[in-house]
Amino acid sequence: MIETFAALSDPNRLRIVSLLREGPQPVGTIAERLSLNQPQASKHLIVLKKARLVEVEARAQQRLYRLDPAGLMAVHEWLEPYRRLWDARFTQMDEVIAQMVREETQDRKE
Amino acid sequence: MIETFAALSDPNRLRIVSLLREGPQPVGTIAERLSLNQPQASKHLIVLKKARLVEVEARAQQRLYRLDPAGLMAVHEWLEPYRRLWDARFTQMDEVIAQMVREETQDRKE
DNA sequence: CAGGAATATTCTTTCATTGGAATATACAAG
DNA sequence: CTTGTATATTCCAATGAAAGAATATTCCTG
Repeated sequence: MIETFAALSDPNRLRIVSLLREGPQPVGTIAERLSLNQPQASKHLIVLKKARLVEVEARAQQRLYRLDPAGLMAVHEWLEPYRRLWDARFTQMDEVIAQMVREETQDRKE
Repeated sequence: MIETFAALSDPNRLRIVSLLREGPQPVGTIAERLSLNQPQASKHLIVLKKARLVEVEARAQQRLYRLDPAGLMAVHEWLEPYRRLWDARFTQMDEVIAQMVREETQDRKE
């Protein structure tokens, strides 16, 4: 998880991830569109790959990078226990549970 | 966004955020429970506060830190454009759209 | 198998981050 | 207004990440 967040905490890597929403791209295109030197692009992509945020497909001497759901899903799942902090659905659920507790308490008195 | 991910890319800060799921805690307790020196705990908490991942309430000489929904919600929203990569609901929606496109094409032929 | 194209790796320098130790600040109690 | 408690701040050393330049690797083409 730390590796994932670390990968996402660099401006250029965040731009790469965002760019790849358009679809798979070779390293050269990524470098060009983001005004990066080719070695920097390669290095950033490798960091993203280790974090499972991108995956790569070899096409001849090209490397086609695309988004990898695994890393992004990991972020989603990490967020899960915190979702109740802002998600209205959990507030409703909490109320339902509170009501059940009240009813349970009521049962005991009877 | 980068500040948020950077804040979450440190092991001890991640442990602090996780610990605060139990509820608000003063700095001393956080430091003790995570075996951190008090200054380190303070420093990490300040980083988390700048990223709006925690908020603080002063109670006498104590500082009560709690989770701040803002930073976590920011992560949730950043994730939004990527959700279709793994969320089955988007797959269904994509199918519905594909069907609509097919029907539209059909209309043109008639 | 020589040449060229696309990408990866290595090396170096620079800059930011982390932890530890010491110290400073804020506040409550007496 | 002094003391004790809780937290923040500063300084320093060590570690790690990022960019740039140069070079190496891989693979297609002829």
